Amino acid sequence: MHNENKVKIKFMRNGYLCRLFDFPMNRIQDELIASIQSALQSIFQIENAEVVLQETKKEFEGTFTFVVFPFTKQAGMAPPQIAQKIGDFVLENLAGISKFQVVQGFLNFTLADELWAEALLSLQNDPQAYTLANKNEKILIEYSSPNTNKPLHLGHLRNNFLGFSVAQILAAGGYEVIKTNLVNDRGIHICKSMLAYQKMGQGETPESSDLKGDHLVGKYYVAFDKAYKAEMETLIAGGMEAEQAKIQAPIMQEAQAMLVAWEQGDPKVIQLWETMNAWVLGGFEKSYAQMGVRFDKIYRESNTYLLGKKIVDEGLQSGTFFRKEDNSVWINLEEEGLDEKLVLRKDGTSVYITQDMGTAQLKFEDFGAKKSVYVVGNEQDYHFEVLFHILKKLNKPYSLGNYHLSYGMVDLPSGKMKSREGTVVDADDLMSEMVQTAKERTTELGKIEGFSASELDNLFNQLGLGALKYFLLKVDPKKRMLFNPEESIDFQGNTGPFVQYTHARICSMIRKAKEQAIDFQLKSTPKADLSPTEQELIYLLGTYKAKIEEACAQFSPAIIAQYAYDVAKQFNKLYNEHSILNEEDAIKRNIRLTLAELTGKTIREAFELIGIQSPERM
RNA sequence: GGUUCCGUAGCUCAGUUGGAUAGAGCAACUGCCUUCUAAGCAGUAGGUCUUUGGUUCGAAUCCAAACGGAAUCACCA
Repeated sequence: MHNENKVKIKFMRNGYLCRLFDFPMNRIQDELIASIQSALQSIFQIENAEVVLQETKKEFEGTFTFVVFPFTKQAGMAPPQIAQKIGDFVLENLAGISKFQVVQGFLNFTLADELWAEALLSLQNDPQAYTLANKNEKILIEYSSPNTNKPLHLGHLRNNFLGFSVAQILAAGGYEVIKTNLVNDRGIHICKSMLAYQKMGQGETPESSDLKGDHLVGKYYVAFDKAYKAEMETLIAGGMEAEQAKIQAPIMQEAQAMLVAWEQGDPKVIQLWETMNAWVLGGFEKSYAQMGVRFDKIYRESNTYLLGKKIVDEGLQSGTFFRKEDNSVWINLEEEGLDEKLVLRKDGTSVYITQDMGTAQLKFEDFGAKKSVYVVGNEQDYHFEVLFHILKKLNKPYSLGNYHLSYGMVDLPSGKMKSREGTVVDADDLMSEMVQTAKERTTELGKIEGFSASELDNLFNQLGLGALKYFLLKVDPKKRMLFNPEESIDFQGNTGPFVQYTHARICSMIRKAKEQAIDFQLKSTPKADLSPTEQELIYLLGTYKAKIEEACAQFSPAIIAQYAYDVAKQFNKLYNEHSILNEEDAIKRNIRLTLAELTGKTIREAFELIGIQSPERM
């Protein structure tokens, strides 16, 4: 950034420090700031003033606004007079400014038309318009992380879409991104499904039952819970305390015994585990394919927990961990404002965090990335705080670049989703409902002549998943959100299909222009006045890279989704105000076609980042 | 109880390192398809930004307190 630290360049569109364009618009910004500074200096003798530019509010004429209130005292004059004097000075000295307007203490500058045309040309010719410079840095992103005892639900959809999208965004931001998935395939919850299957399964398989593997296993997880509850009720009716009944229920005791047998390598249990695990993972694969998410490497807890135990040994030797009389191993995190945390049980078996230490180590050995993002729900904030502190205390080389992307839960109107009780919105069901709705909507609108059957299937998928992904991603990841299954997800307004529609419409126009052999490519700066609507669109398109930067910094696909919507909305406005393909003035027509094409590209790129495809016809 | 997060239109959400009259979408109502795709556009209506105090030229935004909600504080994962 030029002008050192005397000058802060800020655009208030999103309250985030950013630049509009790489070229040429930032030249005018810097020039404007410099000019205002010299005005302050020569008129009011204010040296080295901090000059902040903001974007002019829509209701007023102009592009950049300078707020003079902060200088009232030093200048010894009323704000409007100060603004007037600075405006006069800038107008005289800076060619790119065509006029200015004073509203109270706000000084609004209007840019000369040729600057907008220049900006459009440079956008068209920018070979690196949609990605940032290579950062030469690896970053790991871990997301999805399912349990292998039940199918995926709506919460997992948010996780998967978020994780995949953030990976795309970081890649566009110049990082080398490695996507990992840590499958949670061991523990008591897995035994519950296994035990219920053993008792009631009667040899059922995905093939024999025509159920997706994960759904089949999930069925037995629910069956376990039902049987467990029934047993508890019987015990309580027999006079036992509820707390005791929880532990004493025979089926729970059996599940515990199974866990022990499994850890001791009982071949029968292992075999059952392998079979059922394979069913679940097979089912997940189909769900992932439908979601459109991918991973570079899949880790399994059953493979990483032993490495975790090794790290515990290391930590004991270095004195980071300590052993209590009962043989359990702990770390003291009181200095960090926390308390003592267990890292290994007294029986020597690993806990959740042991396994996470192992996974972190393994990932580093595999990829050597010092930065890591964990996409995990905010219910685990405390866990990750502890994990990151532990890694730091162990002086691991990968301990400083960790970030927990803590997203909010998806709640139903009835409250939290619970797999055990069956009060969940199933991921597969929801996706196919969305595709079905897309099919109905599209058929109603009747614009699908000339599509083949496979093209139609593809389109319905793109639209249904587009609506769903957009719905889940447009909200700030950190916030918990509400999903009401009674109300269907919209296809109109601030939605995925709205943006997709704008894209399809642009594609249609560009196709027609090509059919008519119109070459609208700009060869030089066009000489034409641009309407405010056109200027605003150019402005928006020019902020794309700044949006990537912002989305990277905040790990937020919502910023990209909102941006794509703004761009589409602005284009639709232009589309209704002006003729594009039918414009008689060839220069104006070419400008608008160029704008249309750039808009289409920008939408496609932005939607790619949030994992949504942009159909060319719909 | 401790810690963390949240409270903006009837509903779902933007906007928060302090700036002008707080924005979208849905739902409601009014217009616009013999011209480039009406899944669109233009408009009407809807707000004491939970409350109270403070900081200052200026607060939805910063600080403090209160009220309301959520998560977490496991030898579950």
